[in-house]
Amino acid sequence: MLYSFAIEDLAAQLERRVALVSQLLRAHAPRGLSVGALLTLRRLDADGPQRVTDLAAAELVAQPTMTALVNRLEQEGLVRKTPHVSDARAVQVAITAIGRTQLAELRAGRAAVLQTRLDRLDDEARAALAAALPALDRLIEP
Amino acid sequence: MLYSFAIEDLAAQLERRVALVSQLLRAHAPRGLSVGALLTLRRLDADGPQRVTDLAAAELVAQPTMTALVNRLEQEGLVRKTPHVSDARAVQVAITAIGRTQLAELRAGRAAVLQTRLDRLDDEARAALAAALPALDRLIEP
DNA sequence: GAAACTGTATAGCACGCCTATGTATATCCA
DNA sequence: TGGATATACATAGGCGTGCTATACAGTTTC
Repeated sequence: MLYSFAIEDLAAQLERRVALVSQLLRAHAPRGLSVGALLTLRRLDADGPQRVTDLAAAELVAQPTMTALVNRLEQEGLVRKTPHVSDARAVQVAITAIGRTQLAELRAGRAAVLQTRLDRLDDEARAALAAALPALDRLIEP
Repeated sequence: MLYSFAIEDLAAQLERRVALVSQLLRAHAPRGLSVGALLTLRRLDADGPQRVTDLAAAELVAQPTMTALVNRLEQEGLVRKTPHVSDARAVQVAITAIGRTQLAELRAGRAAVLQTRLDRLDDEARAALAAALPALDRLIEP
């Protein structure tokens, strides 16, 4: 059973579940910020202040998309833009304390959606999901 | 190791990977239709013709959202709208042959993104992902 | 020092989501 | 049976999220 998937079939099966879980989260998690905003805030939190172009590259969006997102986040006080120290063209984007709070709430809200569903699973299913996390990390890395 | 996750931690860890895989797919899969369109086409393919409101409910979006999506899909020839047989207010939405072709291409394109990454994994990691599929299904079911 | 490159902002567009509203049809109940 | 209520979909308006193209200022290269 475990080895019955061809790689391309595994890819399709996985893609499908990811799409469905995403849909679930979109629909049921508290609405606040988008996934893109969440991922961006999390990156700023984890990696520290960065330029717009670096954020755009890391989050796999076009620069103007990131400019717009950063501006919105700034308006909501979740990030702060400051002139870059050594490049007059650039700005440095940093998460604020409010941003950190919001990030934590966002993540908790989304996790809660999955948690109520995980509560219904048996230990074996949960263990299988836990065991897949390192593999998912490998899948994600560049 | 496998049992070291509290449920809420597992929820958060899983949510994060799902977000990242989604991001990856968005950025690297061929651009054509959205995830929502993909899921909707797939539902029509799997379950047969349906009303707009039923589609909206199933795909977890508001009715006007689904109306707009169906209209766009119709314009591209991917679905066909016909008057409902027994309810003059309703329309029936069905996938067309072109829609089926497009659906298959879409899915293949997205799966290919994951496949190239799965190719880099060892058998153990792939097995872990395969083993997690039934648990993901359980997570997704209503 | 000029050309080429880089960083960000701005413009314009389409799509994807929402809520609110309008119109037609169907159902319910006195 | 007829009026009240509910349902199905379309339309309107708004905002966010993505893109490409372009503009302008600053930096690097030769």
